[in-house]
Amino acid sequence: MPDDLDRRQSTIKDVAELAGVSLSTVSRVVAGNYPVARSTRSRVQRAIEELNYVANTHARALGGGATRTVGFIVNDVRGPAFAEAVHGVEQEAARRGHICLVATTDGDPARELAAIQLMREQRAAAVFLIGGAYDNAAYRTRMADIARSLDSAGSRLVLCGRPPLGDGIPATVVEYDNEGGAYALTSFLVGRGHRRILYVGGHPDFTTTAGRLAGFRRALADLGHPVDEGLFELGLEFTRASGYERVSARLRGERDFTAVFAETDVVAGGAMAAVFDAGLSVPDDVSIVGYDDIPLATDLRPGLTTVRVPYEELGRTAVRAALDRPAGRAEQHQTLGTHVIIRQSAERPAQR
Amino acid sequence: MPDDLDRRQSTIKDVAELAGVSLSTVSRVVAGNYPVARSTRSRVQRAIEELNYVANTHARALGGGATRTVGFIVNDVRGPAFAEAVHGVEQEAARRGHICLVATTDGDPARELAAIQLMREQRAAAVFLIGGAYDNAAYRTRMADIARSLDSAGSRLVLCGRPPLGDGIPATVVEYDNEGGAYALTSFLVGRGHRRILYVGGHPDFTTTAGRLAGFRRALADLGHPVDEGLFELGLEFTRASGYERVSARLRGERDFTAVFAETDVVAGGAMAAVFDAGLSVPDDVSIVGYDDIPLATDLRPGLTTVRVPYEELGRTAVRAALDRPAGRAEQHQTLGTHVIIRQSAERPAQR
DNA sequence: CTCGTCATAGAAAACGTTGTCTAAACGTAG
DNA sequence: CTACGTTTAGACAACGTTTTCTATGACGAG
Repeated sequence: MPDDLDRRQSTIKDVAELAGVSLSTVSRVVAGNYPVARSTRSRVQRAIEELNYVANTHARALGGGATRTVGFIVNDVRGPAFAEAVHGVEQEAARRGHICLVATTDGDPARELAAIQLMREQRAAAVFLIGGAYDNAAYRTRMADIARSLDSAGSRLVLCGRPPLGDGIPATVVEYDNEGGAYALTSFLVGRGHRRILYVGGHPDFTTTAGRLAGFRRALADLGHPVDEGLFELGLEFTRASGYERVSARLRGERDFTAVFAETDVVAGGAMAAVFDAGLSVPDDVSIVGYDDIPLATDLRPGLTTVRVPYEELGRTAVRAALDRPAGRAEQHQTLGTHVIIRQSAERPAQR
Repeated sequence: MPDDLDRRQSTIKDVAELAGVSLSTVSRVVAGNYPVARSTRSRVQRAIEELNYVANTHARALGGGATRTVGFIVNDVRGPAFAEAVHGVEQEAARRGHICLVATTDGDPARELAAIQLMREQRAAAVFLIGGAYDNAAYRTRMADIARSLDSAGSRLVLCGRPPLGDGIPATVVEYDNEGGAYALTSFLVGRGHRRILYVGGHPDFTTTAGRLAGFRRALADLGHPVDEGLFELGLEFTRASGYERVSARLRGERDFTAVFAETDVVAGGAMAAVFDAGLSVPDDVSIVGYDDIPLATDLRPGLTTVRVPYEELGRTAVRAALDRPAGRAEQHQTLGTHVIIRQSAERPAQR
């Protein structure tokens, strides 16, 4: 007689004994992939019910091979944009009967590596890296190694919202058009009559910053306006506080710009507060635009003109691409479109 | 010679063969819990490096029993408040070398059940349910069953931000003081001179709503003010749009309130927009307060007076309580404090 | 009546680890 | 020189499934 007090899940063996059948039969009832007599089946089902049996994934994974688990790795789950992407991944994975492992890194490459290791141990079917990265030689070789490791284990590296690694690296890449969005948004500002635009963003090595910055510069160049290298505030963390500080500092001197291009909506929120606290008006004195179109953009007053990024779609697409990928192809790459959302935070500059 | 093209992770056996030692020795080098001669160890380590070996968690879990995995289940990862809690859980779990499984339910009890089943299959060391729930008899028996199932399998049900299930149910509960926060916030409004306060919130069966509503009512009662049953807008989804609609509708009639108690900051954001769009001012014409103190509360103008809820701490505390719990205790329960954060959205009502 | 053919059920071998038990060297104390 | 630790390493049985492969009745056709 088994001791009810000892802590363990009941196993297929317990079920088999209670139902008076063999292990195989129970397994077949659970899987439903083999004929089992009606009476036997119901007897087994009763036993399963009674013992509250659930199969042990680990035992299953050991035999079978294919694991219905995917992992995703993100800097910080609290970022509203990342949260959307995570949601997309989770939804689409769940639809395919996969369960998700999460890990956060706070942007630390060492923790990212450790997280990938953990997911390799878990034999995840795919590993999603969500969000930008600091791009340099070390990063590229590291990622290439990871991509090959995962590939040779039958898994898959998926880059979500960051650029591809190069030819021959077995990875799935789904990014969105950072440069195009920034180009369109900058063109919008120029069209409204702005010539001196303060760009407030991250470190130029960060892939997201690199893309948005490139679009900004290209738009000014195409439209025949010089770029004033003094009008860049770079190297920020993407926080409200950073945006507030940098813009406040700029406003304490002579105000030599009519618009602020904030690299994310969160930063734009800080920038807007800085303009207000300097006793100025948005958009009459200073126009402000952001990027990402998170819910905050709607709640700010005036509403924030920004670039819509389909983060949830990004997550969904990445899962589809990675899990339904045809056997042959090593590299995969697609880019999702972005577009400007016009609200009230950017208008024509007041005449001086 | 192994075929480099077939997709599989190398195993401990491959490493053992390459290093010319037994399986046991490799296992010991990896675990580091048993003496291995220096020369042997380095030979094994080289082989591990060479083959890019990582242990198979599933095989490990099968033997050992204890899994370093926890699961958490949440309505929606995109909610800023939930995201904080998730972050707390993830951080604290990672510190203990645990990895997290996520599932989202969109508030559907059936999906919640399915998610718990999956986590039971994964032999998660604990399962965290984050956020409120619709409380009724079915819910309680369901939860009690789940709690006992998990407990008897050596796992643990953890309720995070919802009330305890009752005596004798083996579960860990970490909640925060919904009622106290609402009491304090209501008292604040009354102290500022408000007598007619519109309460805008969820369904009264939802545990979060129940708590906040109770605090609201108790404060009015204690301060000797009658509760006008006409001043409740209940049954909302917790979205900006719901808040906007309900408050807009109220403002189209005679304005018979001087303040709005919004049950969450997100709803408060919608309420504030509704007041503005009606051509009125916050706080001069209508004061508004929220609940949760998410980042949005800072970004709104005027800044939102609200109740600070320590969501991240909630997550951390829950992990600590669940994972470090002493062997004996079946029930655990603690409540975290909340406090009012005063910003600019609630002031004295204008004299009529 | 006998011989396939079904339908159903059991036996047993994987799967990749860990841990326990055993064994072989090699020193060293008596 | 023997006896006995010590150190190090191997063999092997779990762990809980799935998946062949094999076995047993029952039943219909010849």
